Amino acid sequence: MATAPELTASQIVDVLRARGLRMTPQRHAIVAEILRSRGHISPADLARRVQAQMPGVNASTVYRTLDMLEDAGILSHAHLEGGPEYHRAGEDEHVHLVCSNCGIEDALSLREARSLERLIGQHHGFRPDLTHFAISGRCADCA
Amino acid sequence: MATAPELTASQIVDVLRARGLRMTPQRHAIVAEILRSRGHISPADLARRVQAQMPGVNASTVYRTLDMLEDAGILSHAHLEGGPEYHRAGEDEHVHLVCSNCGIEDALSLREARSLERLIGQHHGFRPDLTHFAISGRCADCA
DNA sequence: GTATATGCAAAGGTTTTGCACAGCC
DNA sequence: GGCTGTGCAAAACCTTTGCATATAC
Repeated sequence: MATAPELTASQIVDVLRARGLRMTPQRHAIVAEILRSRGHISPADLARRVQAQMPGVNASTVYRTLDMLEDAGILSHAHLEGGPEYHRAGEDEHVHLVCSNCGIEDALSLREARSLERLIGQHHGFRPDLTHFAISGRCADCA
Repeated sequence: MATAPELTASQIVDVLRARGLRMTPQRHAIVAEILRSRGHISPADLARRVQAQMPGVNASTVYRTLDMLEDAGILSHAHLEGGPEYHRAGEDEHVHLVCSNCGIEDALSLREARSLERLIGQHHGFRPDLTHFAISGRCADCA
C-alpha cells in the first residue's frame, strides 16, 4: 500500500491560498481535528469535537468548511452504514469492509481493489471507485 | 440473472399471517406502492407517495412498516448516494452502479457479482454482500 | 375480546440557509 | 478597505418515540 502524502497543515494553507481562500482559526481547528482522527469522521462528530476544543465554533462553519475542503481536493467522503464520513484525500485511500454483524472494520488496499475495479470495468466500461461506498458483509468470525 | 420470485400482495399477507402480523389498509397501500416502483425507494419518498394516494397515513406508520417488512424478510435496503432505499428482497437483487457524474444507474447481476465476492473473500475470509452498498464510479460516457 | 397497529404530537438529530457582523489579506 | 468567513437564529428535513385510540383477527 502506497504511503500517504501526509498533507501538513501548512501545505493545506498553501492549497487554500492558491485558491484565494483564507486560513482562519476555526478552519485550523477543523483541519487539525481531521488530521488527528487518522481514520474517518462524520460531520456531526467532527462538529462536536471541534466545539469541545474551541467553544463557539458553529456547526454551520464545520459543514461549510467540509464542503470547501472537499472542493479543494483536500478531503473526500465515503458512505458507511451510519452515513457520510470524511477523511483526507490521497494515496492512503482504501476500501472499507464493514461486518454487518459485529461492526468490525477491515480494509482492502488500493492495490487489492484495483483488480476488482478492473473486473467491474469489463461491465459496460464502468469505472468504479470502490472507496466511495463501504462494502458490507460478514467478517471471518461472524460468517 | 435469475427471475424474481415476484412476491404478490397475497403472498405477503401469508408471510405476515404466519408471523401473527396483520394486514391493514395502510400496509396494503405501502406494499402496493413499493411493488409499483419496481426499483428502490427512500422512506421519505415512499411516505409522500402513500400519503398522496391515501391521505391520513402517518409517516411513522410507513417507517414502522418498512422495519417490519424488512424483519419479515420481504424487503431489504441498500445505501445509495442519497441514503437508504428499500426494495423487494429476493433473487432479483443486484449490485447498484451509480455514475458520480451524471447519476445514471446501472447494475451487476448477482451472478456477475459472485466472482467479485469470491475475490474479496480471499481477504481474511470476509464474505461481502455487494448489494448492500452501491458502487460509485464513472459510466462509460462520463469516464 | 385482545393483541396488534395507527394516529397524533412531540422530540431529537442533522444539515441548510439568510443575513449582519467580524476579521483575514 | 474589500471580500471572505463566521455566528446566530431559524427553518427544513428525516426519523423516532410514547401514549391513547382504533381495529384486524
